[in-house]
Amino acid sequence: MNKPHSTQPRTLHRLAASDRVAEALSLAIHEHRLSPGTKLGEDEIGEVYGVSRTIVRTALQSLAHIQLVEMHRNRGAFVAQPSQQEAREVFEARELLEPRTAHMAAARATAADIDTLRAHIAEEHAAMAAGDRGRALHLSGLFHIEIARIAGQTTIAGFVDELIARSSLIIALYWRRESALCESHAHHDLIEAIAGRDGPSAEDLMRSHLVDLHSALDLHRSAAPARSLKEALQKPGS
Amino acid sequence: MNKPHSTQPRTLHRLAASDRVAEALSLAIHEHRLSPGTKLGEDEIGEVYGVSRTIVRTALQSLAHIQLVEMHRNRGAFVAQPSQQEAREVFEARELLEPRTAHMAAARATAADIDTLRAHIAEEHAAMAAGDRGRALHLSGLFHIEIARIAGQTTIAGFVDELIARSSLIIALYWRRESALCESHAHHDLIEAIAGRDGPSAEDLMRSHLVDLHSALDLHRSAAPARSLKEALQKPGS
DNA sequence: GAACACAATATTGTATACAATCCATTGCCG
DNA sequence: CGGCAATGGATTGTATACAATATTGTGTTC
Repeated sequence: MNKPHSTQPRTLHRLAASDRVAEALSLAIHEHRLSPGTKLGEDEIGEVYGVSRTIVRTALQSLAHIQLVEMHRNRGAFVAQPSQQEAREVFEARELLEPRTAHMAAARATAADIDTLRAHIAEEHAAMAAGDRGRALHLSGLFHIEIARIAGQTTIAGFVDELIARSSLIIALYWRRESALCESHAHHDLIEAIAGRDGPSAEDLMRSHLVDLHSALDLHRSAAPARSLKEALQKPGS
Repeated sequence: MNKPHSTQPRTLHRLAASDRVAEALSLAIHEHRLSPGTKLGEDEIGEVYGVSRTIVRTALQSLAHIQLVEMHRNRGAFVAQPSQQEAREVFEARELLEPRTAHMAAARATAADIDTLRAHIAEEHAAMAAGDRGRALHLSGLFHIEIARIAGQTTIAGFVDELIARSSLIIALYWRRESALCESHAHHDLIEAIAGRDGPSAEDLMRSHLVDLHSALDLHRSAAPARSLKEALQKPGS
């Protein structure tokens, strides 16, 4: 499978092949083109991206580590299906971490950072206007990650990264149709607070934004998606 | 060691070979038998544990993800050497997460949990008395992880797990000899607060304990350990 | 016709072989 | 003698082959 050489000049640190595959899979999950529970066969993925199972396996393990996919021994990899309990924990963790990072971001953001954030929002609006809800959701997540990055806490930013990824799955599973996706407004206010160097406001805005998101999820009904068929098909009463 | 998670599959699977190797390496790092910067050759490790490079590679990738080892493309894996900046970030993250988990743990701990914690302390004392400083350090870390587990936040517990692991490296690199290792006292007080269901006290005790640890590190001197030989041997002035 | 046992198939787990890359030594030339 | 380039060895990156395991299909028995 020798791919023709691209026009790319020799870069000293070419991206590892497994990272490319992991990135592509991650994007597909974030944009809800892959649904929770979907089987991710190694041969199949390898064929798509023109790499061997070795690479695919590495990519899947990487995604499994951030809990975007679940790997079951001798059974394969599946797009993860966070339980309601896990969903609650993810949002509790976000509510603990992100308000603080927003505060720090307000203290450290440069003009260029603000521009980046505004560009994110613009892209998000454009995607939404184009009806590409998956892409809008993905960009919305990137917005949060960008804030953590601006805060200069790469460790916490890594955690936020993982939490955002899982949130995407959670939204795919538990989003209530009734509640509209009106985050753009919250994001806009957040940018203004950060641009205005108003740490406390940024912190409060982030907190309430996350609480809004959390409350727009349906984590109480017993309509939890089943982890296994056996679990799914059993009568609740019996 | 990691206890099996709540979502145990219906079949009791043998531990994967790569997990065994990763666990062994992790333990060696935690107990300071492997120093930061040590090269981890794949063939060498494979020979030690009687497995092929495939397994070793998986284990190393797993450890790289929690930043216990650094992998450099085409150069191999090394025990990670957190910079002073990274060290600060790790402890800032711990100071953000762990006091809260201590609070929650106080609210949820069962009698059995308290016993487990006391057993941890006893083992830690025993190891220290036996002069096994590495093992004592490891057990001290497990104590913190156990508290996060008791708090019932498996997601945050996972983060704490990673932070503890990195802390072990940080202590290996930046611990000031002058300051004595007097944590046992802090851990003891923490247990009492948790046993007494005193959440606020547990939170405060955890916070001050972490601040103590943090301040016992030497994160200001420019004696940062070099990441590479080249960097180490260059004259500072030139 | 239903339930079970067994065989066939497909998929994952692991080992090994080969290719690519880096590092060190060595030899050459200034 | 010092710096630079070519070359050899060692190590990692990737592909493939084989082994182990789960799942599915089929036949037999009651």
